[in-house]
Amino acid sequence: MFEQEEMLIQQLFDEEKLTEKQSKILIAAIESFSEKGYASTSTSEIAKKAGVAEGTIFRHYKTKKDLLMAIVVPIMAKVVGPYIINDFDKVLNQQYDRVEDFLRATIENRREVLKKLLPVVKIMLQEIPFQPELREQFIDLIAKNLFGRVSHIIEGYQQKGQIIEMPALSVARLVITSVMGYLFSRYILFPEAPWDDELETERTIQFIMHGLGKGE
Amino acid sequence: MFEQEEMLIQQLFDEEKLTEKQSKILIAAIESFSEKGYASTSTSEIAKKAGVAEGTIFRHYKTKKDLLMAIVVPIMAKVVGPYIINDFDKVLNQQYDRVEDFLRATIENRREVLKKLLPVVKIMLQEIPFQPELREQFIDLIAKNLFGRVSHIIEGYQQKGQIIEMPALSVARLVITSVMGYLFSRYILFPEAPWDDELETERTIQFIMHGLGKGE
Amino acid sequence: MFEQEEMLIQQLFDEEKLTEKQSKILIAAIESFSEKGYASTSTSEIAKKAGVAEGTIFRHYKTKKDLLMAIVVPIMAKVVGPYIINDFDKVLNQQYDRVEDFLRATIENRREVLKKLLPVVKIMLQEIPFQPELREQFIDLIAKNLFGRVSHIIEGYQQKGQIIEMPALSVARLVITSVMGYLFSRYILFPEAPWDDELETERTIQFIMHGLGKGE
Amino acid sequence: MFEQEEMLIQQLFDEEKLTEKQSKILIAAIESFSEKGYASTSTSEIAKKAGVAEGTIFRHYKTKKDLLMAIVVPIMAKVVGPYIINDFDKVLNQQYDRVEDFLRATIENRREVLKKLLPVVKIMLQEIPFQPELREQFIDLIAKNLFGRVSHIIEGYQQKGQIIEMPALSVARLVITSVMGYLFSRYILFPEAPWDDELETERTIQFIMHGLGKGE
DNA sequence: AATGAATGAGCATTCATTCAT
DNA sequence: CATGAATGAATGCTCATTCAT
Repeated sequence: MFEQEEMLIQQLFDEEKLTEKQSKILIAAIESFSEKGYASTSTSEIAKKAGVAEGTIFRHYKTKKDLLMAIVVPIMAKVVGPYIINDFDKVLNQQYDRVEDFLRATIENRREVLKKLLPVVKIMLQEIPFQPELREQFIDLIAKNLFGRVSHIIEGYQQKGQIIEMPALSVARLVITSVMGYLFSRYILFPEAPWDDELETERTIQFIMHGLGKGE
Repeated sequence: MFEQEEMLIQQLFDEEKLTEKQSKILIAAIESFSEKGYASTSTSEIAKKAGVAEGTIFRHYKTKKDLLMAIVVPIMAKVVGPYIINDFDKVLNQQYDRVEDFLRATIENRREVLKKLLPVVKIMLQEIPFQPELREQFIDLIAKNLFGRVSHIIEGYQQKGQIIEMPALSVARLVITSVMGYLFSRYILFPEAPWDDELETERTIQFIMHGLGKGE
Repeated sequence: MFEQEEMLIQQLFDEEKLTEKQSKILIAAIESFSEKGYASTSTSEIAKKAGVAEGTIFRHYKTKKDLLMAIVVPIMAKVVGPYIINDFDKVLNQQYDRVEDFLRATIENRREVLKKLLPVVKIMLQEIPFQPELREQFIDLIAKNLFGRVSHIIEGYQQKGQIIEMPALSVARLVITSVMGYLFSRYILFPEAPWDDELETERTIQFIMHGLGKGE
Repeated sequence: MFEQEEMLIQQLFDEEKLTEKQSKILIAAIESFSEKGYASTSTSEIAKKAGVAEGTIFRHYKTKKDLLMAIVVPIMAKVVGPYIINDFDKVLNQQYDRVEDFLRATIENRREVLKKLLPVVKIMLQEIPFQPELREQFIDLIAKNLFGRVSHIIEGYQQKGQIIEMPALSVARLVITSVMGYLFSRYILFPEAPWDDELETERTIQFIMHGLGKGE
């Protein structure tokens, strides 16, 4: 698990070369923030868990909030953003013949990411309401990128008569919340229930497909 | 707004007779917890906002956490729980001829509640991950009551052949996350977007109905 | 035990007529002060133990320190003072033929008093260093009354050639600390050791008598 | 006086190397605890007197009680314990030909120690009744070490027929309380009276020697 | 007389941050 | 670069005391 987390860190933060101490600080901070919340985690606790001196944290991150941002911003910038965009680009380029296949791939992809980055995602969700900077980034990302892109695709399918006549934004909302609802139930609400992931993925896809079908 | 909040408080906490000071403390705490989070709100701040001495808070609520619980537990116990159950009882007693009508009434009802209790619901969602007591109550409520009841209804409809063959639990998840996803988008994510509530409600219902339809 | 304590209270405080609430407050305060110390006992704790409202304490005793004084001053005034004086008066009036008999009676008398008033005596000893008012009273009592009287008696015996030639004050100190040392060991230091009181009293008397004897 | 106290501190706490701030904190704490009692001394007061920030106290002593223990435990462990034992070892090894000489040396030694450590001894005596940990240590030290050693010596003298036939424990009690009674009168009760220490020491020794003599 | 809600100063303790080494 | 002692403002909480009922 430690090795796995380290890889996660390397993956999330690779661009800036991290020293070993910095990695340890980030891992410790992610673990503590995720377990007890940002406001209830003390920097001294992080220092102890990371095995560094208290002052060392502040050499790398000017304030505690900077440390939080160093954790959460990359997730927003790299994970929620481009990953999604890459996927969609594949769809837009007809790499998936059917919507089902796109949904399946997307869900699977999201699932993998969420499983690995769960602690960071938890921190992000917790702190978005209280950090205006995060909030704005998030809204932008969701509103402009995610909804925008999805809406675009949807309008395509609607013109081909394959899905229901409904404002693309509403369709986007329905699809996204269905997918997110699944992932949220799966990993946040009931992570310990016995899930048959393949089956539930199919059911979710089926539900969405029917839900968007022209009915009758 | 103040008057409105006071009514909210009265409604949530009516059984125990609240003194004026207690009401003021609760209102101030709800406002602050909702805006800045439980851990980042100081009791002195609440006292100042409520216009009482700091000691007064601790006369009524032995600890800061007790104050939090006094706010969140009733919401769980009274609002999420029985309200839902009452609605479902109506369905079970055939008060709604069609699933659509039931969904419509439920969504509308939830919408009203959420609109009024938004700050408290926000606090609840924020603190569930960090307060084991809340977490357990919530899981119980959702898992045993909400999912249980909904599953029961679903099985009824499935026997009548009106909805798709799929484990009731999965159906329940899909329906509930669709409804919650709507309300979450509407009130938490984009409360300031221009929403046509009646229309979106219908679209959500339509989506769910088709999604659960036997397809073709 | 409760009844016994009530009698103690009545005995200590009889002159001012105490209401039932006052008695309860005093008993509760003595118990708490004795167990946890004056400074570490809160008035609310006393109120709860006494079964009265917090305000009631302050109706009878203007401040917490007044309550302490109401407990400790009578002990000094009535118990340490006059009792001793009465005993000594008996000696001075030749009611005891031999010093031994006087010592024996005095020790026995002190022993009874100490057993009953132990909690109050403990409080007194604890607070004397910190309450100048008490300290002065105590020094006066010990220095002027106790030492004074004893010195007077001692000088008598010295003139009769029955005890050693030594300043009366020094003799008084030796006698008093011997007696007090016994009682202190018996009731404060090792109250739970198995003591044969009669025997130890005799030994103490014998030690003092020899110690004051003309040697040889 | 400041220099003297610093030496005291160095003597009491030498093994662990104390920083300058730690010394200042200890000196300030000893002064305040001794004057006003542990419970009535606030940490902010100690900080101010020591000329350090309040947080500094808690960096070195996790709680206020830890600070108390850091002051009192070494006194029990180092001063009351080994010093006494060393003295007795000298007696046991026949370094003193006569009991008188032993008593004289012991009293003198105790007197020096007490004079220097008076504030700390005061704190110790004050807090023993309320700190179970201290109480146990003290009882152990007195009961098992002091009384045990003294009893052993006494039995030796009794076998040589030099002192009275009486259970060694009782003899020990009489001797110890006589010595302690002198020191207590001298330094705690009437420190400001004019004492001729040499003379009073001799009188106390004489009293004990006669008291334990075979009478006649 | 008795109550107990209300007060606000005070307390022990924590914490993010700084800085000399 | 890294350390960790030092800081002092802030925090949750307690307490003796007051006062309207």
